[in-house]
Amino acid sequence: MPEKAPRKKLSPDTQHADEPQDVPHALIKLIEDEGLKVGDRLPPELELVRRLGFGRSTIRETLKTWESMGVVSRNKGAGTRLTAEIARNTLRMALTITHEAESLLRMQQVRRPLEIEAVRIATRLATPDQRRIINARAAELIAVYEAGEDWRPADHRFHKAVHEATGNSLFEQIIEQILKCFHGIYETPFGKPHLGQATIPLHRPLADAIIAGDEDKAAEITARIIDMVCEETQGIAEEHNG
Amino acid sequence: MPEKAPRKKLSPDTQHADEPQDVPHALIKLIEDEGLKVGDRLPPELELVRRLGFGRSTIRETLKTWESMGVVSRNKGAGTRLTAEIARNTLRMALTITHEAESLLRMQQVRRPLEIEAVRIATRLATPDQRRIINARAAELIAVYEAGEDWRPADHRFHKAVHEATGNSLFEQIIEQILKCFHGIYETPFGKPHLGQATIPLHRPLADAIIAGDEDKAAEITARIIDMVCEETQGIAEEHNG
DNA sequence: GAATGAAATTATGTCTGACATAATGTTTAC
DNA sequence: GTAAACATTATGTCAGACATAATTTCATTC
Repeated sequence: MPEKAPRKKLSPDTQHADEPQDVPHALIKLIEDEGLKVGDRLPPELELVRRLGFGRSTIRETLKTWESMGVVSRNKGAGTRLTAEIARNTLRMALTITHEAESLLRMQQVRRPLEIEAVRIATRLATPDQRRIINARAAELIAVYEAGEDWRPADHRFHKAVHEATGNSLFEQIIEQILKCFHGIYETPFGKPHLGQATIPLHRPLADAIIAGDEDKAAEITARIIDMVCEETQGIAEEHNG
Repeated sequence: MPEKAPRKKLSPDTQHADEPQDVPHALIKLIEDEGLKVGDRLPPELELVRRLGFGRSTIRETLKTWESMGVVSRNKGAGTRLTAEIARNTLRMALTITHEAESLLRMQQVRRPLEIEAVRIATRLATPDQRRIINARAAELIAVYEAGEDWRPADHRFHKAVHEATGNSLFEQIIEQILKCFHGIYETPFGKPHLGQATIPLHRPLADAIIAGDEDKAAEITARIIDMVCEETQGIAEEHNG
């Protein structure tokens, strides 16, 4: 049995300047030291317990909070992955929004300009590599869609690839949060096709426009996509009210 | 086809059909049922464990997350108090922003499409009353500006009036949060004119366009305003880096 | 050899119990 | 009446156990 190091936090003499005493800072330090980037997997919780010297529930509380902020995504069995940049100097910003039924529509209304601008910037700035990824994601999306499977994860990955190409993680974070809120309210009823299904075929020409650098066309298609979703959302909102 | 697994949650006889199965919803229901308002104390964790039927660590993860979003404040020994309104229909959304110098620019980049879209919608939908208010705010802003006083509060009121005319409070909330973050990082140095000073004269024609219902012109002027701010911000970012 | 499928492994989700510690409440001493 | 001492309360932290979803490993089959 390994000599259980007695309490690392209390003794002031062993306190090194670079040993953070709260979980978020310790985690950030680990992420920086390890050079973890967006998409990478964090060590499993039990390893974090061992390496950071905090209890599992304490670490979990931080990870759960980060998840709610869109910094990491967690999946039972799979692990925890970084989904946004995080660094020593990170501001946290919180919104609480009360919503009625029509707020479903309000969220799309806000998402609209963000998504369009993100596409414009991505079309301008994407590297060849990023364009390749966007192309692949679009192909994947169409394939899944035509196979009649659940296309939402693929749709998510496609848009995420576009957001990444903007070089501004704020776009993705805000849109992501809006969508998360949206789905928190609106669950697809069984038997009903998923919201936005009709927009999927538009994603192929959208990807083409982005890759070709045709900013206006990409923006126009994005606007069409979101407008279709807005119309559907409007129907839902009316259902909710009726 | 996969038969939904039978409920395995505890609380045998007290299980009602509308009992939420996740902690946030259960908590919100309790808060609503109890009629708790901002400033009130929540029941202690162990009582929540008893009444909600979840384990303590699970409940704590939610409370910690809420704390990070500013919904509750927690103090060892004292308890947990509500610090913001929360109801069944309250969205919780948290963002993180790393504030290196360029993040100032990123924030403006995100604000840009939001502000433009808000102006477009406001131009379309504003009631005569709201147009009158916007006009008055613009006049006030120009007056304060020409008097050489601090125009920022007036500028704030003007934009707020525009946001209100959209009928979608989300615009204002998100933009507000972005600006708050921005000013949290960037404090105007003494002796330097405030960021965006040069844009103030543009606000008069902007208000005129909104009142006249000229959506494209209003959007164009807004774009010019934000672009000017972006350029200034870029200068600041470079200063920070150099 | 590739595809399939079952079993083992991994990693998060949840619950319980225990103790530490800060804040608050209550009693006692003067 | 006030202040110190004690008891209570409530959150903070850690540890162990088991459940369950996702992944990986490996044997079977074609």
